[in-house]
Amino acid sequence: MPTPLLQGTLDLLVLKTLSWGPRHGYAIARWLEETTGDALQIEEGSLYPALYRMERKGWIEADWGKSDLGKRIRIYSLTYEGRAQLRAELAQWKRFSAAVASVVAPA
Amino acid sequence: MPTPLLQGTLDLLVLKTLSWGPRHGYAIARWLEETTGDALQIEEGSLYPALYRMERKGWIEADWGKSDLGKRIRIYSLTYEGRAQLRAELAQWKRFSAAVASVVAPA
DNA sequence: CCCCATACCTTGATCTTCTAGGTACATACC
DNA sequence: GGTATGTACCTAGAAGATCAAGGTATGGGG
Repeated sequence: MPTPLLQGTLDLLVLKTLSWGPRHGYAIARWLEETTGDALQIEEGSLYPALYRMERKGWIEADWGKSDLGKRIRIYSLTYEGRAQLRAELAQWKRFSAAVASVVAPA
Repeated sequence: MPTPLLQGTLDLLVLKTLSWGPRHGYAIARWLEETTGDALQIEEGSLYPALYRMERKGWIEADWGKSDLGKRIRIYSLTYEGRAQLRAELAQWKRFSAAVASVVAPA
């Protein structure tokens, strides 16, 4: 059974991934799945629209390039605004997950 | 600035709230906001549809009653299926939040 | 030659949440 | 009597994101 991503979390995950350096879409998905031990499945139908969204908002920017295998790839990197956005979403996630934790596992 | 709820989390929060005993809708919202120190705002336009949804699915059931103030209230309680659902959503939340944590705060 | 993995893209459906209203009543206050 | 506030429930429509399910193209291995 696939676990659907929680709405709004994908942006945070992608921004954080790109904070380690530029990557192309497919690689972002693979890296996230690997890092989370396949706990998260990044659907391409969610990823690519998310990338366009974030590019439109100025959080990331893209360039065409070539992969090691000689395939054309679209390399995304974090902008200055993207780093600010990452900080904001990180703070928001901490706040939110702490709130949920306080409900599901009360002290 | 209101923090929008992450999709799918409201069900978990409501189920967990009801695991402490029956409550009516308005009280569920107040209790959640209080417990989380107002970090989460439970909009009525989200809450009531969620309650109907969960009732339709058989996770909760409702009875009409009267509040201390003499107002008609709809008291919700967890069903057997609701407890199973709570366990499932709890496990899923732990899995998911751990996955996000592994991305945003790598070891 | 065929298959698989890489790599990108798009459309439409689905589902939730939120916005922004609304009703009703009880209490408190002037 | 009139008004404001808090309780308590309800609803329609908009907005937004994710997902399912397709599609294209190419390079390497067998």
